[in-house]
Order: sequence, then C-alpha cells, then structure tokens
Amino acid sequence: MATIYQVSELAGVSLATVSRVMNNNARVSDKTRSKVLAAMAQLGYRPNTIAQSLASNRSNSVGILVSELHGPFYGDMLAGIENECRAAGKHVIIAAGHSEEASEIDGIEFLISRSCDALILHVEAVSDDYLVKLAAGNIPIVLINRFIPTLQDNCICLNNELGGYLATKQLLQQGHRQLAYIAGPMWKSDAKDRYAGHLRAMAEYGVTFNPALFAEGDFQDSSGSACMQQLLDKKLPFTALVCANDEMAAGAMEVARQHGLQVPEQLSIVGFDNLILARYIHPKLTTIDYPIGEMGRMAARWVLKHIYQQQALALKHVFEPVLVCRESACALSG
Amino acid sequence: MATIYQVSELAGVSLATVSRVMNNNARVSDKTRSKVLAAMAQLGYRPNTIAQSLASNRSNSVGILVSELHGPFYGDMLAGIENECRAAGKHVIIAAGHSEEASEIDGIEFLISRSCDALILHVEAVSDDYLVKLAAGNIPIVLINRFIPTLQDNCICLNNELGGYLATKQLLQQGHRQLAYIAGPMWKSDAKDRYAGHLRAMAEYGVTFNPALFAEGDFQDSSGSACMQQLLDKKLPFTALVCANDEMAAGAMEVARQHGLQVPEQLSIVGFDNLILARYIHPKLTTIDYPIGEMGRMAARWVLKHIYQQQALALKHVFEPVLVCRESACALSG
DNA sequence: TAGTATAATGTAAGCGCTTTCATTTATAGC
DNA sequence: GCTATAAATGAAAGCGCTTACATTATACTA
Repeated sequence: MATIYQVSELAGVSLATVSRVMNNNARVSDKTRSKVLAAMAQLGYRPNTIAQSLASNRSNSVGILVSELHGPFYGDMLAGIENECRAAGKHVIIAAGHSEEASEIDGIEFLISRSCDALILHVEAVSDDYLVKLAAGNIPIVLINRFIPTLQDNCICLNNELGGYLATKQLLQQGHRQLAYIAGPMWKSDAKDRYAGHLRAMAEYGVTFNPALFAEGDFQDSSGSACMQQLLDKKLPFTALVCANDEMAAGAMEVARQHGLQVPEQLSIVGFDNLILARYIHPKLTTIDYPIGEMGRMAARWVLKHIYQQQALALKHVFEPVLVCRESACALSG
Repeated sequence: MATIYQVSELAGVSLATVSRVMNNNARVSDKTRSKVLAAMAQLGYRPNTIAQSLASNRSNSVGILVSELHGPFYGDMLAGIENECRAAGKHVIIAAGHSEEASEIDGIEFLISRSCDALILHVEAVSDDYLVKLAAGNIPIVLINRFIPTLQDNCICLNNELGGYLATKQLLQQGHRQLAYIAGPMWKSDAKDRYAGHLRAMAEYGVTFNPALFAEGDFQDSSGSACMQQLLDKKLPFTALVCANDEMAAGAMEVARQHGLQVPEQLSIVGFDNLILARYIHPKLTTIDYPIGEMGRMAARWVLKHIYQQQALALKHVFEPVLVCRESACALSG
C-alpha cells in the first residue's frame, strides 16, 4: 500500500501538500493539486484511515447501540443510519444492548473505547441520569425513541401519544364503544404515552374507560396472547382491541382465532409499529406506522450536522405517526 | 484521557513495560505488573485503540457486508457475528450491498478502506471471479451462503440441497404425490440447490416431476403470489406445494386463501428459511430451518481463529438444515 | 565464584497521517 | 523595479501506541 510519502515523492511536493489536497481544505494551486492527484491515481493511493484518525483525533466512525440486531424494527433503523453515514464516508460500528442495563452500559463503553466520534443510542434499561452524565462527557450522543427534557436537542422521538390517539380514534370513528387495551410495560415511556393517547381519544368521544378491559403486556407476542386470554376470561363484551404494538396484536389475534372470534367481523384489532409482520398476518393488520427508518436517518443527520459540520442539514426531532388502514379493523355492524 | 505515558510515569516503569502488561504477551514480573495495573486503575486509563491499530497494523475490526440491514434474515446473522466478535473485543463495521454488483463492490471497498482485519461477506451479485481475486489480496474474507470451490475453506454454507430434499420428503411421506414447486431465481445457487433436493426426493419416492407444476419466483412474497396464481390458472390438480423460501410461501398462501383453498386441509405448503414470519402467519408455516445466526457466529469464529490466533476454536463449514413441523402441511386425507 | 543462560526492563524508532509555524513564491501597488 | 501583502509550500513535531534491539538484573551451573 502506497503511503502519503510515496505520493509526495512522485508528485515532487511535500507531505503537507499531499495532505492538503486530500482534505482539500487549504489553498493549493491547481497545478500542484493536479500533480498530486495524478500521483495518487498512478500509485492507487488510499489514505490510511487509522493514521488519519490518530493524527486528527477524529475516527470518522459513529457507534450505534440497539437493543437487538435481529427483529424488523432495529434493522430498519440501522438501514437508515448506515445509508446516511456511508454516503458521508463515515462508518458505523454496532453493538447490541439486549435491553439490560449492564449490557447496555457495557455496549456503550465498548463503543467509547472504539473512539467513535458520536453515539446513536436506542437504549431502554439505562437510567436518564446515566444518559445525562454520559452526554456531559466528551463524546456526543443522540437518543432515538427516548425523551429526556435536559437532553431535548439530542432526542429523536416519535409522538407516541398521538399514535395511541390515532389508533383508538380509528376504532371510535368506526362506531366501536367497547374497547379493550393491551398495553406495553408501563415503565417504558412509549408504552405509557401510547396509553395516554388512548385515554385522550376515549375522553374526546365521551366513552368511559373500563379498567377491566385493560391488560399490561411486555411487547412480546406471547404476552399479547396471554393478555387476550385474560381479557376473554372476564366475559365482558368488547368489539375492538387496541394493542400497544404489532407483536402483541399478532399474539392476541391468534388467541381470538382459537376462540372462534372472527377478525374483524366480531373483533376489530389495531396494532402499533407497522412491522413487516403486519402485512403477513391474516387479516392484515391495521396499525400505526412507526417511521423508524426515517428516524434512524435523522439521527445520522444530527451527527453529520453537529459533529461533521454539515451545517446545511435540516433536523426534525419529533416524528408524527400515521394510521395504516388494512383489514383487521372494520366498522361496527349493526 | 490518560495516555500510556502517564501510566508509565506513575508506575515508575517504561512505556514498553506498560504496553507489555496491556497485551500481557511478554514476561513481566508480578510485582511490576501490579504496579502498572494499579497506576492504570488510578488514572482510569483506557488504551487508545486507534493508536494501537496504527502501531500494530491491526485494527481489531471486522467488516460485514450484508445485502440488506433490515429483514429478519440478516438481522439474525448480524446478531450472531456481533455477539461472537464483541466477546473477543473485536468490533464490527457494517455495510449494505443491496444485492447489486456495483453497490456490493462499493461496500467492500469501503470496508477495506476502513482497514478491517477481515471481511465477512454475504454477497449475491458479485462474481466468483471477483471474490477469488479479492481473496488473493491481503485482507482475508469469509463467505456466508456462497460456495466457491477454490475458496472452499473460506465458505460457510448451508446444505441447501438437503433442505430442499427434506421439505419435499416430508410432503411425500404425508402421502402427497401431486406436488407443485415455486423456485427462487435459478441463477442463485441456493435456489438451484434447493430445487435439486426437491428433485432428488421426488425421484426417491418414484414420483415423476411435472414441469407444469413448476414456477420460478424471485424470493419475494409478491412473486410467491404471482407464481401461485399461475399454477392455479393451469387447473392441474396438486395437493401440496413446496416453496423455495418462506416469503414466497406466505405470498402463495395468501392467494390460496383468496381462492378458498383451505391450508393445510386442501393444500399443504412448506417453506424454507424459518423466518419469524413463519410463526406469525396462519396456519403457522412448516418449513426448513436455516440456522443463519449460527452460521454468522461460525463466520466470526473463522475470523477469530485465522486472524486473531484463537487456535482452539472448532470450525464447521457446512450446516445441515432441519425440518420444522408446524401447521401448514398435513397428511393427505383419503 | 566466575561464567553463562535467561528473565525483566528500558531505549528509541517507527506506524501514516495532520497541523502549526516558518519559509518561499506570486501578486499588487506605486 | 521595489516593497508590502497574500498565497502556496515545506519542515518538523507530534498523535499514542508497538516492538526490535539493547541493557540490566536474576538464576543456574560447575
């Protein structure tokens, strides 16, 4: 591999000049620039990014922490980030946090030790406090799907409350009045917010919330099944069900089917997230779209703007979810 | 951030000694070692990985190229790789190739420019030739799901032929004799191999393959639907369908449903890959498990063994797929 | 106890760049 | 043509480590 030194020799200029044309930051005469460029081409020169990093104290890498690498959700997020970063010549280092505090912290430390220029974090288990302290350190962070008032400018969020509202409103508009709700784990802010949106819609339509028709799951499909079973066991009538995410909706739908309930004729169901599976299950799931890919892309842009000086980029901090009508919810007949 | 120099000062030893205890490769007396360790702890010292890389000509990073970041398949693969690598203190840099030659090459170049110590590649569009040349260069590669005889030792594969055989055999054992087949794009070796396995099973059971009951899709669910439609249009009887992957099976199942065909009572379907969606669709898909997570993990191990000298690791180059019986295939009644 | 092998530590030269500061060269003003 | 100023280039000192080689301390042998 050719080094900058050989390029400088061949071009008959100094190291510094070669470096300048590489970074095209300083003033280099056109004549010199083309000489250098020619030498580079001739040698097939490629800068050594490691040496660049050491000398410039910039690694041109951004660290990503997700909860899980598998699963449709994080994949979309990663895709958005990678896309944006690579176009800018930055690379992406990934680590998984598995939704456990120790593991998340470990992942973050790992990324820091790798001298990332910035971190994009989708963390769940770690405390606000920890994040505030982390942000005060010398490596910038941006948070996806987590809102911390102090760190407002570093957060890329979805308006979960609005999503919960839209999901519920759809059902209400279709005439349903007896709604059940399967929530996510209420210690997670997104679960809480979605639920709040649900309540707002109910209030708006003047229907009183029945706590007996509420169950708290853990965002997994198995808990959707379990919650549905609980709900059914109470023998209370309900014509519609809103689930705080698609996976629980899928689990619930399965149980409904086992009980001979026709979806959507006898029970309308709406989910949240718009995962790929929402299109595969039958009936196709009506749900709230979570633009996680876009949000990942936006997080990457945040980094490009704040860390890599791409001033021109416009940022958006909170995304509005949107209802996706498919087949699992329909108007209340009769 | 403390540097090795400050550690050496505090511990009263030379730089070299500190470096030695960090890499605990050379002989350092216990007394000295503990002095150094204490100094490190006191200063909260963390080695600068960039400087280490530059000096040692080892970046401790492995580059991964996948076709897409989203989708269940690659996520599992990444999870397997990341897991194994991080445990060994290596980090993972990712890029997406989007199944297009130019994009794959671009991604590979990108990873090379990032001085990865090795590359784990899941490529589709790039030619064998290109890969052979690449492998001859100075950065080692390992190929997942691609077999090139010359590069045999660098390949981690699934026995796709066996998978195709198992899928078909299951149906044959259940008494089916009129089988339709929806293939993947036949220029892809895995599609071809799966099909070959299908033929072998058919031959073994003495049932003659009917070309009219064959359709070639592109591994997407929409093509599964389209192929199913084609098949149905021919008005030829068949009681079972084997699809070269789960997504096409899902698409086909949808069309079957639209035509009022009961699955599995009137039509048994088996897929291939065992994606998450196989558990979500209804009826749950009987399919062939593709242990892609394990294979990713194995690829990582290959790298650890060959590049990072972890001799002890046992390697496995070809994985055997296994049948997962669920609900979409049943014995031919009557 | 000297003599030698061996273990422990230190010295210093890089790794391939960036960047400050000094120097040279071009441009403009008169 | 000569200075004042600006633009282009070069020299060299790092960035924080690793590692070959040199040196010193320790253990072993006869």
